[in-house]
Amino acid sequence: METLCDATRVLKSNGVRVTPARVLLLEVLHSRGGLITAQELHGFLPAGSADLVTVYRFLALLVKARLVREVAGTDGIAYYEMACSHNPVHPHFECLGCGRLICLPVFQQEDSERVYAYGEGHEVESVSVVFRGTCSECLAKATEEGKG
Amino acid sequence: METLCDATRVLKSNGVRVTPARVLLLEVLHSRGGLITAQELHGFLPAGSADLVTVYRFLALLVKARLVREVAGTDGIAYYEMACSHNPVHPHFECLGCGRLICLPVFQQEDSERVYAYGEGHEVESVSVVFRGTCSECLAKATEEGKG
DNA sequence: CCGAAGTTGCAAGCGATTTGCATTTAGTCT
DNA sequence: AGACTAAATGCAAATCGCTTGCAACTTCGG
Ligand SMILES: [Mn+2]
Ligand SMILES: [Mn+2]
Ligand SMILES: [Zn+2]
Ligand SMILES: [Zn+2]
Repeated sequence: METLCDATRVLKSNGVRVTPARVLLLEVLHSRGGLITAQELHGFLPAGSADLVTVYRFLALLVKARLVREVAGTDGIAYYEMACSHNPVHPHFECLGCGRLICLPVFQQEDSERVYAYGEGHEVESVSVVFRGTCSECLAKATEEGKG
Repeated sequence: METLCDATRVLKSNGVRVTPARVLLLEVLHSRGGLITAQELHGFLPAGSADLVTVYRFLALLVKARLVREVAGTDGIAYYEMACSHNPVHPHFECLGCGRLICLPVFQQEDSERVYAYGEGHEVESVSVVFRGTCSECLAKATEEGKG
């Protein structure tokens, strides 16, 4: 298995120390897969293993090292997810019903190219595609209630 | 000319009152075209014409009425732009150099369809596409400095 | 062992946005 | 017009995700 997405190696090569708390953070991030806020991430740690401030600071390092992607939610809160080879860039869906941020399928090559074309003239480093609406689960729930 | 993008009519039909301060706000939003924050918007008003809180509250109404689109910047700040027929949905570019949020060309029909396809299964109401990187101006500036 | 560089927790600060509330307006009906 | 009701407004205070300052602590190279 690709140890924590080789994050440790990349970090060390950047002069960043991989401390016990940081290993825990990487493990949580890696195991979750989906988007997660700094506070949620902190909540998943064993009590007392790291201060919330430490989480924020490490996330900033990870984003700078491009090991983690940041997605800005409409709620004004930052969401994070691993950016390793197991988790290529993909669009997200923000449900106005339940508030969840759901990961969508990866763009196919051609679609990706077409989208990137709109950034022509500028130096594009990343693209964030976020849909908004009602997720399938909330739709189902609404339908039920409509019947009952 | 489409008076203030018919916003007034839509608002009234929603039981929302179009007061003098709100007319001013609509005019600024309409004349600007691009993305603008609540505070910037407030700054463009004649002094004393409306409190910043009023701006926030009216923007919330406009977004709910779908007369204005909201884009969440990575800086955690909300940006707004008119969503009238003169200003169809389009991607944006966030420059990491100068911090600006730049409007990009409107998606062509086919590209739009392809992108929307990724939201399949959910009820999509809107899509936000935001590129990040270095804008053409900042690139030019960097090149100059490299020479000098 | 020593010093430089990196990390951590705690407390305090920051700043965009929201909320409570009393006051003022706009719209409606008589 | 006068009365009544819902909506809008300003001000102050609160919220809350996030950042900073700083002193103590750890790690690593030599
Ligand atoms: Mn995702
Ligand atoms: Mn725009
Ligand atoms: Zn949902
Ligand atoms: Zn720029």
